[in-house]
Amino acid sequence: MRILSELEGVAVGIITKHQPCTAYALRKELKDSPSSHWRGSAGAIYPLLERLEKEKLITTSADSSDGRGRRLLSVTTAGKQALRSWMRALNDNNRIAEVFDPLRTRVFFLDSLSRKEQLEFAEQTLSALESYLESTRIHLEDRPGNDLFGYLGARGGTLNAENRLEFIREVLHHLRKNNGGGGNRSG
Amino acid sequence: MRILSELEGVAVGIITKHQPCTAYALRKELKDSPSSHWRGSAGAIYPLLERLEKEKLITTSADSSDGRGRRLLSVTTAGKQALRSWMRALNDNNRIAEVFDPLRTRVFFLDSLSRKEQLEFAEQTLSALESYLESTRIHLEDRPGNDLFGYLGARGGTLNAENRLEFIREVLHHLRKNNGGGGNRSG
DNA sequence: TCCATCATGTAAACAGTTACATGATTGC
DNA sequence: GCAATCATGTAACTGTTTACATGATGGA
Repeated sequence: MRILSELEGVAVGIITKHQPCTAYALRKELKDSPSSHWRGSAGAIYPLLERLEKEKLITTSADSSDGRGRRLLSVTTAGKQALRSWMRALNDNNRIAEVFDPLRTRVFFLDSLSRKEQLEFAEQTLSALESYLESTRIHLEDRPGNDLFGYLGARGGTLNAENRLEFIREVLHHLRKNNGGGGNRSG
Repeated sequence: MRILSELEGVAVGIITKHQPCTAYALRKELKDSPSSHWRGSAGAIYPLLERLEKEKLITTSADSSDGRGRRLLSVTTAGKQALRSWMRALNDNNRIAEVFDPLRTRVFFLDSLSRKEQLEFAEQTLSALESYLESTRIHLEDRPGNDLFGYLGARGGTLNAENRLEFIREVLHHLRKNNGGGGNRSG
């Protein structure tokens, strides 16, 4: 059995938690997640679910009581197995380094901004991160108390936001310290 | 002018730092980055560079002294401008939340593993993260001392690795505390 | 001379986005 | 009755990956 892609793994994981649930609910969870990367777009989710169903990792059953043609998703035993393989593939394939942070990426290229723009960039990012951190905290508090791993995952989001805030503060500190040098003067 | 995609922004940023440089050097920097998401694959980079050249954000000049048909890349004034717009788009478009971490993603679904597998997962991840952290530290030390933003970007990678290590330790702590409950017994 | 690295590129496949399209249900 | 949300899906496009393909250079 092939290893699931990231989005497929997440999808099977979410369905496992909420089954039986609709594709719409799955999309909503992806969209509403404070730190997300995926849009939960219909064009990604529906073909993905078709794929998973064809491979018998999920089953769908039509809900005849619903006029909207609602279909309820559940994970099969093979699907649970695939989820476990996907979990383990993180360490088996050394994918631990596959992180992505659009802020850190940009810090490498701060040189391309004028000094004034650098400070603006850092200050705006700082304030955006402060509200983002707050949203991860709200998300964390709004969870049901009995779901340890849901809590830990969300807790990871908050820890990460705190870490990035600390990082941008460090950047700002360096920018203010070097108050004469650096920076492109073309701004 | 359209806003550059993430990989395009990174590419223009790297070329700006090293110009004039070859596409190969750009690909190498992407491949060798300790925390990367992008493979620097030929099929991504060459079409991307064609695109940027067509839009006059970069120029290429053939190096006639090189038998391999080496082409040297440089960023134009319009390219520098595009890089600045891309930098600012982080805050203008509220993309600060677009982070991705395959470890955190999986923690949400630890429930799908048996208790033994959960511990294995966390312990293996912990040790993988320890060596990853070490590699980010080496990367940080190996930088030229005069490049502040290169230093800060790499420093962000180390901070992030430390943060994730702290996170997995917290997860492990919870797993060990709850030593009877939780976990799928089907392992 | 051989091998690792430098150097460029193409083709097929796959994944994900935006935009479009339709219709039912629920609460005000 | 109207609007927000629930619910499913398709089409065109874009970007990225893997695999393939070729050849030059430099050092042991």
